[in-house]
Amino acid sequence: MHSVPNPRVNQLLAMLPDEDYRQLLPGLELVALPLGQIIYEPGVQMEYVYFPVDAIVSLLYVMEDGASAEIAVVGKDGVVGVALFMGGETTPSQAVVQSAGQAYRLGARRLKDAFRRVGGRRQGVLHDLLLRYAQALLTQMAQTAVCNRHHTLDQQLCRWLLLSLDRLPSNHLVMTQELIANMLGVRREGVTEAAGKLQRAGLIKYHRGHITVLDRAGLEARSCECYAVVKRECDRLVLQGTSAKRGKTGSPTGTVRDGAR
Amino acid sequence: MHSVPNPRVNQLLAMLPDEDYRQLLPGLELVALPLGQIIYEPGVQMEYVYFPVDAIVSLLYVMEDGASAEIAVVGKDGVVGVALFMGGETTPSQAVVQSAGQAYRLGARRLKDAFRRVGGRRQGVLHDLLLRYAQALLTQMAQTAVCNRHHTLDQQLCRWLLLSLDRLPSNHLVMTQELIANMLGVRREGVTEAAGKLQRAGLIKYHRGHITVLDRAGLEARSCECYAVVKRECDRLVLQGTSAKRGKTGSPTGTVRDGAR
DNA sequence: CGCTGTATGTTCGGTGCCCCACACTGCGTG
DNA sequence: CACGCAGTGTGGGGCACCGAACATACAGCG
Repeated sequence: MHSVPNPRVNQLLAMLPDEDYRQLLPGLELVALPLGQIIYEPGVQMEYVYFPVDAIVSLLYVMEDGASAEIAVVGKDGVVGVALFMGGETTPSQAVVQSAGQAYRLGARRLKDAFRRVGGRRQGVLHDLLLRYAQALLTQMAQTAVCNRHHTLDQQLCRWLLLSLDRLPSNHLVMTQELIANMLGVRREGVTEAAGKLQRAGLIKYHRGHITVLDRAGLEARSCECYAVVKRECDRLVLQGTSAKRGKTGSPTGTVRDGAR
Repeated sequence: MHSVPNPRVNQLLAMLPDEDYRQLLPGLELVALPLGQIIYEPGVQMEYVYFPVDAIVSLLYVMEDGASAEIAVVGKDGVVGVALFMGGETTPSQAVVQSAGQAYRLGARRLKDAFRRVGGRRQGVLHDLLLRYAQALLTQMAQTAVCNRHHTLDQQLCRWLLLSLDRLPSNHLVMTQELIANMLGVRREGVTEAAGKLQRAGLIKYHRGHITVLDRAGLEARSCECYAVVKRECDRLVLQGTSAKRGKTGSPTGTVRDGAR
């Protein structure tokens, strides 16, 4: 249960060449991230970046009137706290643990040193990797904006479940409908209805805060194109380095459907 | 009319120390950006980055069914083509000239060289500046997502007008309601109605594709908090370097109202 | 075993925006 | 000057989601 996981379960750490990884290793510290923990608050200086292993962290903006909306989600595919190496130090948004788990954290000082280190044989591999991840995050936020504008709650719920699923080790997530509603920025009742449809269709099964995904392909078919776009871009930017494509949209890369509508 | 503008009207170029600026100067090329010109297409390798002088460029995502939504707007405050230095080379979104004007462009190769150049006396000023701008863009996208989720078309129109206004030299913009609708991802009729309200309230005056803002403060009062957040964050990140604040939300910096609701 | 709180299900009126259709009006052009 | 069209105004019907209130059911705990 509480065994020590390999830091390189995190995809960013996994992508580092051994040499760069070994330089980082002494600074990495395993921490538990319980559900609901706030990793950073808007406007407050961050002390660490977090490389999740099996936890999921939501970046969300809380408005003056208390309403909230998720703008991106980070799991083993990325790192929480990009503002530290982007140079802003803080953001107007908040980071909250959406699914409990573990992460490796790295002190701000150590991160920045490693980020800026250009010397040595290798030419800022970590630097480039983190920037590509930041671009993936940019894409995710953009797509969230589009999705919020144009797509139905049903579609958005599918997208959200898939994004979460991709970042978890199993097909089971611990998550009440109330929490999902907060993330999506909708009413709880709306989620109840949308989730009910999915359950009746046999795609998921849920019970008092536990959701099990039964038919992943079915979710993909019901989801909007947003999930596919984000997934493809994440894979391209983080897992494959750059590989710029020529020609509109290029060919799909992920495990995602393309023709479905 | 077509005189040669100072590149340093662009705020990013203006923030560079003289030495860094002079190194960039030979590569800068003045180009006209006519309304509607597409600066880059989704998935296609970019050749240049653009530093707008008085043009405004919209980053927007066009969906499979042709519907679109603006995810950020770039003017003299920034640069079009962050994917070039972020390392992704391409993005799933499109960049379109929303308001005609001029920009200085810089070849991809030269930009990347300057971005990576760490040697010399100065330590990557351009590098840090561009990354801080990228974070500002991140914030703008996040806020667009929030705004799309929670705010009315009336509020969003105000936000949009203000964002455009900040990037223009006068209080007059050339823009049909049809175009605005495309940017906001809503129906043209919706914009007609919202704009009508603003005109009846005496905040703006418009006629056949020409909009004049009469009461800027009034727009700010009717807008949602999203405009203020984006504005403050842009100023903080680009104009002031970092200056991390401690404590929630910090003190407002921009020219924006804070108490209004 | 009953109490209590959390999680989920259901209903109803209201509203913001969509879709569709059409009417009006300046302005430029032949 | 008539025509055409781009830009704008208006209306009806519909749908998705909101807000609020309430019903049910399961889980843990004393």
